[in-house]
Amino acid sequence: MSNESNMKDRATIYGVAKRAGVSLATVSRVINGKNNVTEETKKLVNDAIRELGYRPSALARGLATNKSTNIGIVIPATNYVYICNLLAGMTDVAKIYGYQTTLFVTKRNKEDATKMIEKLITSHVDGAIIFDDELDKDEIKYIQNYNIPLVVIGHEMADERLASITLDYKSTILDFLNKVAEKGDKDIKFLDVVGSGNMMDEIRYATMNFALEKNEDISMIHCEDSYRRLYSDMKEYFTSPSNRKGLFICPRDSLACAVVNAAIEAGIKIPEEVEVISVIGTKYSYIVRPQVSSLEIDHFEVGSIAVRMLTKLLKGELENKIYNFKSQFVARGSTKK
Amino acid sequence: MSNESNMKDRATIYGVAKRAGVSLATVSRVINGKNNVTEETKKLVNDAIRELGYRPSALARGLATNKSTNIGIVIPATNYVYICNLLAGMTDVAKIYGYQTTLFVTKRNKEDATKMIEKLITSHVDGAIIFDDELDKDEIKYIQNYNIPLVVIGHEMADERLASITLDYKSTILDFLNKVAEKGDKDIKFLDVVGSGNMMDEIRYATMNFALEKNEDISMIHCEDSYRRLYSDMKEYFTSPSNRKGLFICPRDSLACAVVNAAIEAGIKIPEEVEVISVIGTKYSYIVRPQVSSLEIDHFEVGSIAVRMLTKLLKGELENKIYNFKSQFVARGSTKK
DNA sequence: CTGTTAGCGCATTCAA
DNA sequence: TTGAATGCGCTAACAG
Repeated sequence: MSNESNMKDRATIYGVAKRAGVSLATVSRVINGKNNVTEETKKLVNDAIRELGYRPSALARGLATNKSTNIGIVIPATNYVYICNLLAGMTDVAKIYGYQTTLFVTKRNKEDATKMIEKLITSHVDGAIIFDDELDKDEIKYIQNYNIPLVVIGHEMADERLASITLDYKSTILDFLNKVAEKGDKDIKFLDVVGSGNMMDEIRYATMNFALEKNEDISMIHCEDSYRRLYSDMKEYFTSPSNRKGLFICPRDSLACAVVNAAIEAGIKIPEEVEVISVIGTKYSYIVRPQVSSLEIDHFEVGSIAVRMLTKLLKGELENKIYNFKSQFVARGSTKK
Repeated sequence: MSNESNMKDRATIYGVAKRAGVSLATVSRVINGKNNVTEETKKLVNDAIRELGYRPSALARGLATNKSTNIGIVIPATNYVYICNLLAGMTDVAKIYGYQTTLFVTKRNKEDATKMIEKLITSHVDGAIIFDDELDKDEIKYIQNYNIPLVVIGHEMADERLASITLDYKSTILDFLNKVAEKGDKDIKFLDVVGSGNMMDEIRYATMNFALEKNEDISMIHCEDSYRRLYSDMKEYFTSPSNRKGLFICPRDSLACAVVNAAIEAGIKIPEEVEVISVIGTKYSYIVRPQVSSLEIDHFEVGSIAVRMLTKLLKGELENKIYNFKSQFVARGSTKK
């Protein structure tokens, strides 16, 4: 802690130099740990730093070195557990490598996403990780014009300063559907949340195609992205006898919980009468009863690896610029064996 | 989007000035929306900006103006839902006010917390919000030496450039305990998670004092901060007949879910034989069955208000520097009526 | 080993 | 309305 209290203006490197009776270059050397400084002058400088409570300005340093030790993170709002896990993984590793993380939170529309990209560019980060379901490849390439090394999650892309991580839910859900089809079940209900992004669109599209090929019944249930809302809607839904059957595919597990709870409370047997599966599985999947079968990807690990890839990219040392995460189907009580 | 593609270095204000055939001062005026510029020169400049794909550097701007339009957020890791809600509220409002948010994630120990404070200081943010259970008042006051306006969540403090938000769980839980005591129940079990921070320590302390005064039985169950771990421990715990009773006070609701699930699966009746209450309540509380009674604070709102307070503090316009959130007891199926 | 000097990209005086 | 000059706090040559 500083001995001086209530200093008015922040001390600068000049102040320290003056107090220590050396030049600012010497102070700069000391605070940057260069070894070509005598022990005694080093002590002189360190004393002055302590007395003045001096802390270097990352701003000035960034301007001088053209490095900010700051990475940008572009994500949708942090109100989903899996995004928080992703974020946790990123901040965790960023810290290890000495990077600060600046957040660019996007709303679920393209306008806002591009606006945040502009902010990202002006913010002068050393690099960025983009996890956003609204942006397409062209918009991401555009960022490349500004020489910002990028790790993109959700699109397969690679370039000199661009790497990516893909999350494969599609092939896993198709595998699952194929097995279901073999058993002869033919009633799929897809919970379609409005504006849930590119990835979920793809999965819905794949599911519809599958149903078409296999001649299965498939229906879309449009719903809002809220447990409470869906829970109450499903309670209503299950009052109709014709609805009390089928396989419900839910985008996220807290929504799957809404279906499960509503079904159970309507006296429906899970998985005998109704089956439920969640595309994105987190903690909710195994807390509800019966537990929800889901496709799982360790988002914390995705975040960790994204930052690791980015730091390597920053050093020009990244070999493998495309990393694929395949989701794992975890069978639980909400689906038949 | 830029017309020029694959530009090598980022354009600077000099480049724009040169291309437009004006001085950099004029460019500066245009990008800052000053009105003392002719329409035609303005057009000249804007054309040059577009052609070069120029974006101002927040770093240089920050150095020149001594403002970074960046606020720091100090929080523990984002793997709890309530912290994510808090963060969501903060980023949401920060965006409205045009601030970027830089994250300083602390581990659950004081060493790391002070280290992050140092980083916060050097990072030269315009202000910061601190939500950390490890730091005490002195350490927070120390930051004040660096003239960083602060909003602290969890300590009651106020000063020229310092405001705070307190979260009152304690009085709510004491109210609840008093009512329980009146009914004659006398068996409290407090789930004590190691290193869960100042706030939980206070609550535990208050609970123990209460039990002492009222002559109630109270026991501490030491556990780790993990649903899965606790779930398996509680399954074991409930095999002993003498353990199949009492009121379980859990720090967070996902842990409460572990107790509830373990109890139900051990054939214990909730709330008749065992009652469960969670101090911090989030979505988990109403997803599990029976639902968990909990003390609720809207952390999203806490985050929103924290940033609102900070922006006012930055303008020197904040009137009321202490804001108190009182938690609400929400009775659900896990406690008796 | 240490000091001098010149930028980094921008905002902001002060003149013109 | 515009331009020239100065400085924000720091790093990084280059000299000595």
